[in-house]
Amino acid sequence: MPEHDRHGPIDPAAVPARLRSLPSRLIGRTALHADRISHAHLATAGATRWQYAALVTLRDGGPASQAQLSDRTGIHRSDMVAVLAALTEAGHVERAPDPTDRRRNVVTLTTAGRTHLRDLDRRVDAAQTDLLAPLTPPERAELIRLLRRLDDHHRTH
Amino acid sequence: MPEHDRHGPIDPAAVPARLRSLPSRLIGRTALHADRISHAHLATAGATRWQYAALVTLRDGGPASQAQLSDRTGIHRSDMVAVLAALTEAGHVERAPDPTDRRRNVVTLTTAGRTHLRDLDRRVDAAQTDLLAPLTPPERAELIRLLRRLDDHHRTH
DNA sequence: CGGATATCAGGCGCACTGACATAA
DNA sequence: CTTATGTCAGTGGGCCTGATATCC
Repeated sequence: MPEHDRHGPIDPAAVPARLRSLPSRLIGRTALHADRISHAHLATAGATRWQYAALVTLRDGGPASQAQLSDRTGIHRSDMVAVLAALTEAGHVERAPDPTDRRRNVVTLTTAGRTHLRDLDRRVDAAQTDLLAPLTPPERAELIRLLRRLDDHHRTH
Repeated sequence: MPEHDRHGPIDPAAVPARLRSLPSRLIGRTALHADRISHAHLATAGATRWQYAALVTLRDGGPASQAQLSDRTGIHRSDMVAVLAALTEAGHVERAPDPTDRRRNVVTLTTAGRTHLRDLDRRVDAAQTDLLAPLTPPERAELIRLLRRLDDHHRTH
């Protein structure tokens, strides 16, 4: 999909240099590409990025409450309910009230969910490969390192 | 502003390693930080990122039609009209029908707009400084280089 | 005619806010 | 009483589609 219908020929040189090298703009544009690629790979399996994040978190940390999942994934707790509703309906996750704290739901990964997640892992890996295609392996590692530094810094203000 | 209200203490280690190093996720999170910082710096001057992009493009390339501005900034044609309406009302830009092609508007930067833009330049620079604070100068250059490679590659599919 | 331009109405997904009932 | 949890309704900005009137 093109960004939108072009009128004349695409002329990247027409973009002002000030804009072309502006880090915040570059990061935003790259995020757009990354989102489109990730979405394309996951959508054909009927999954979303948020569903994937929740499933990985359950596999990694075991059963958890919705609030815990929210903290670990960064998905807002008011959005988590729809994510888990979809995963529950697909049978990839089970929601049961926590007997020790009746406010909470204990969310558990099902065996079907675990199998599904293995497929999603492959798709997400393929998306990263597409996204980082123009970079060499050391460049990919360096990019990840720099982005983690930025995220770690701004996550804690 | 925190991501959203936290329930327990923030525990970064609770985020699965698979998620923490996933490039597409890292880029998305960094873009979120970048957007927030840019918005914070521009909003106090009553400006938006799109307005800034349009103004810079006019300064750099001279008077242009809305379609040309759209191509050079990446802002969609249908969004450009509101951007230019705001800039026109603020007196930073003038819109006049093109005598040589009456479908077009010729958009021109006013002197007031040029002055305003110099203020925005400083604000945008400050935003980049905030955003890239945890990186050394060579690291910043490397990040920009890598992101431009990704954007150049995916811009042309 | 086909194609480009400016404009408007609206959709969609994401991140978020505010409110609420329930329970600790 | 205060706090945490799950849920729902709604907001706002970003990116996009579709349609229309106008003009080349």
